[in-house]
Amino acid sequence: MTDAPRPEARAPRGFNDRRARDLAAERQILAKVSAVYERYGFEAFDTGAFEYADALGKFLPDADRPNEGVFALQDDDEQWMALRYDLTAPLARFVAETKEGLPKPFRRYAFGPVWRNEKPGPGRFREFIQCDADTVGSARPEADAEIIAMAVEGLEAAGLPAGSAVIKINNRKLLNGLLTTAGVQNDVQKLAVLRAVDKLDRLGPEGVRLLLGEGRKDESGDFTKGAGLNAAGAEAVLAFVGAGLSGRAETLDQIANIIGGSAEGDAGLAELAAIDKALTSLGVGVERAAFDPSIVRGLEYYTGAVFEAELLLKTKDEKGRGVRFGSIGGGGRYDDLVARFTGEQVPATGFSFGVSRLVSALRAAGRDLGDAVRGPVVVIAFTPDDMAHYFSVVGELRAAGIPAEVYLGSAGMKAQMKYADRRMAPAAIMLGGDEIAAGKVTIKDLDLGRVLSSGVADNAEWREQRPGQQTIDRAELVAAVRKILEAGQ
RNA sequence: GCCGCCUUAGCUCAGUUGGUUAGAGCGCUAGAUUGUGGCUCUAGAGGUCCUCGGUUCGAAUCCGAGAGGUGGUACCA
Repeated sequence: MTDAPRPEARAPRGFNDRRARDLAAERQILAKVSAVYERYGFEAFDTGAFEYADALGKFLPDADRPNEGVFALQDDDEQWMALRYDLTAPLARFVAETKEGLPKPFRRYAFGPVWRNEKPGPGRFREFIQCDADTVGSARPEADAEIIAMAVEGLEAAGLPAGSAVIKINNRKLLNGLLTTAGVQNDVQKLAVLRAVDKLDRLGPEGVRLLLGEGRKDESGDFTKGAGLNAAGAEAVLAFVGAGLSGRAETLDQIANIIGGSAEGDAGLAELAAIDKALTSLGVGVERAAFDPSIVRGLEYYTGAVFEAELLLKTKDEKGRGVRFGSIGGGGRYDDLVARFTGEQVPATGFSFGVSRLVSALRAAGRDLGDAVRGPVVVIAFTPDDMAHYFSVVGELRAAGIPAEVYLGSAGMKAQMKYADRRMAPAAIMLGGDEIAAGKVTIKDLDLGRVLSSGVADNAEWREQRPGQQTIDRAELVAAVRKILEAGQ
């Protein structure tokens, strides 16, 4: 032994270990969503985990803070590389790189881990699985509509029942038109107004009014400086974000009354009208996709339509209080992203959601998702001398498509039964000297035993009964195990 | 990033006006039961009392700094 300090066994913060239960849920969601996306004509396309840092966009590592926002390292040619923080930026790089050879519009979907180097919190990690779909090379509003329709259907396929989530849609051009109407002068004020609007669902109209004007002090005493709009401007903004409780066409009419006339606003209205029409013909009603003028999303990024998937299911925390889960995904039109590389504008639109976030949303809503991960049938190992017999049993079961294993630890039989129980094995198989000599095998139905044992208080009786246990001819093994598995369905 | 609160066993937590050997429940390991998962009983393992520094005869306890967690706020491509 040396005096070297022992390493502390812990995962870096913000990184998760995921066991079978979570992985099963994730895979199930991804399989279902992929099937929907492929049905819409989207092809699978993935990129590597690393990109050159300058390709990722605004968070460029510099010499002082190379890891701001992203995980970055220097390649042996001194170039900065960074782990991707989403799936969209790498796609833009790929499209710019291969634009000659790509059939356009290019429709693709992808899922995989992304990494963000920032402070983790509850439900917020530094590595998480994202699922993303994009159409690159179409400026048509119908491309947005199709992404929205697909998102709706994908989330439903993933396990969100109809009516439990809604896609809320807005258009950045409307917001820009609104800013003109409200008399916003510069970019600083513009950002402040958009941030204020974004908080409508949390702070309510009064909170937003304060943020639009002088500013607002929150419960912790922290003061957030306001946008400094005059009263008329603030009213216009509030009237705008207050629209959108009715049907899609009605919402557009209301908005037109407030901001109609500005060129950009009118363009946004026309796009939303086209999206409405396409959604209707795709069979997506207002209960699944609605216009909501208060949706903002990322400020620097989106150029046209923006969408956000909001969970409507009532969820509760462990104390039984209602919790609003809020956004489970979002997206929009980003026409400038490829132009960063080529100088040539390539219109694009997409939607992405966090897979583990969706899993926890479904769980919070009381949906079972891979909750009962069954273990294999466990063959009890009595003595090393009979290993050959044990392995012939698992071989038979595996050949029949039944997950099975020989217990390979060193514990006694009692511990082996406990092991089988804890792994949620459907059955344990006992092949001791007696059975081998008689050409028999003993099968214990662990599920049945679980049920029967609740009615037995006395231990001697419990042992006597051997609940759920049967000894049969060796040749009937597979059939008997199958029967147990079917009963457990 | 900024502000508040918290940190004692694998988990949930108790404790001490600063005083020998730091506790409980659950969980874990094993025995009662030499071939049987539950129940019951019994025993055992498991702790740098977050870290470093200070005050003190003496610190898990008081003070300071840091780390981690958490709630709010900011940001969220």
